[in-house]
Amino acid sequence: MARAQQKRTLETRARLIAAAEEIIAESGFEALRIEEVVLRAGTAKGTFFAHFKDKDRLMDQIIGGRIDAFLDTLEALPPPRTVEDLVAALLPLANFMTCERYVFDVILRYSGAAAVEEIGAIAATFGRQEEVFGRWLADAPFRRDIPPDLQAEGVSAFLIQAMAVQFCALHEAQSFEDRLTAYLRAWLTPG
Amino acid sequence: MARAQQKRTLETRARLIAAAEEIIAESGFEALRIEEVVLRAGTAKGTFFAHFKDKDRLMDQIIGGRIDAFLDTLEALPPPRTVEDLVAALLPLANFMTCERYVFDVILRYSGAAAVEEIGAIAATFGRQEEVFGRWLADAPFRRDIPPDLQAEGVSAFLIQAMAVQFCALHEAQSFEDRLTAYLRAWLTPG
DNA sequence: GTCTTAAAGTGACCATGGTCAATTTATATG
DNA sequence: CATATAAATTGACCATGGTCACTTTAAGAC
Repeated sequence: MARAQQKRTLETRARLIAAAEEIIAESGFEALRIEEVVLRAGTAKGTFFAHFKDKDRLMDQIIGGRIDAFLDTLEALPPPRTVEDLVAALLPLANFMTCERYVFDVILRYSGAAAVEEIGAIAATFGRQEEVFGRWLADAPFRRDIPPDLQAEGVSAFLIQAMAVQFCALHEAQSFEDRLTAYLRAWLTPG
Repeated sequence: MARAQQKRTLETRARLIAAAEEIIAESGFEALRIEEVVLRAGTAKGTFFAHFKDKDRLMDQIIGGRIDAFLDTLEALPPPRTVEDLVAALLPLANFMTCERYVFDVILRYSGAAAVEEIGAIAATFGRQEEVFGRWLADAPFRRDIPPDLQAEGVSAFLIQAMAVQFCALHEAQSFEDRLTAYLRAWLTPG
């Protein structure tokens, strides 16, 4: 028999998330400690884990939410007419995704979902990303020899590659923007 | 004044690595516990951390070594004449990199080095990978409108994308090989 | 051989994420 | 209202990676 009783639960969950957001605003994602979250939320540690399977899932939730906000903006934009347009549109999203090494790691770890039942917030945004990119590319003036879906997957792959390179000292200094532009020009307008 | 004294150190280090390899052979990478490593190596925990900055660095070393072995094989191969050849050559490496979710995560985390001084084994293999790919692509019968280096970066990016998708339930079932082939055909032989 | 000293090794201890049996809270029912 | 019970919460406890002040070892000088 179903018991409603959602209000208390929802309040607790909201307090936990608010506490987490507060800590992140103050000291960044990496510095977040569960002890500190429950302290500020005024709950016991066990309560946290009754609401989130583990620390990563809280991060998934929060980071996924931020990404979703960027996608809302992206979705409202008109389809890019040039590779430069496309790169400019992606820049804010990429900036957030690389704001901390830790954030980028969490995103990579949760960009795929091992099972359909456990698609998290970040994995969902990647699905959404491909939809948005696909829709854009369906009537953008780029290559026509491969379907928009495949083009979109390539854009995702190069976006990640460009972000990964940002954290890497092996590659000589070249701005993120220039690098991504070179990738996407080669991918979307070959020949 | 330099003290040689390398023999004892080298032996201890070898015992630690041997113990780690043993555990990995028995139960896989993810199951490795430092406690178990030092128990089998017959050293104290502190000794482990005198040899490796942290657990990840041990993994970097071991996984990097494995990848290097694959690259030795790759390097000896003649340049691929077709995309199928290329994919076939990459398959063993990709299989290893995706043998465990944990292994793939470590590889992603250490594929870039934040600073030149701390280029680890895995980061080095990525550098080497691009060289090998670059050399291959320099005289392969693929597109000629972009330099081999850029082509090589794209191959890396799509290789990672194809591996990431393997761990993701969002994408309908398609074999790793078919997916990578589609990516690389679109990348290397457009139009 | 003995002494000095830098290098190597030790293990008690800490930090932090995560578990679970027990307890409290609140809702539906008679 | 009293009671039964499902849901929510608690906090002592555990697992595991990592630290550091101290001890031991052995290379080289005499």
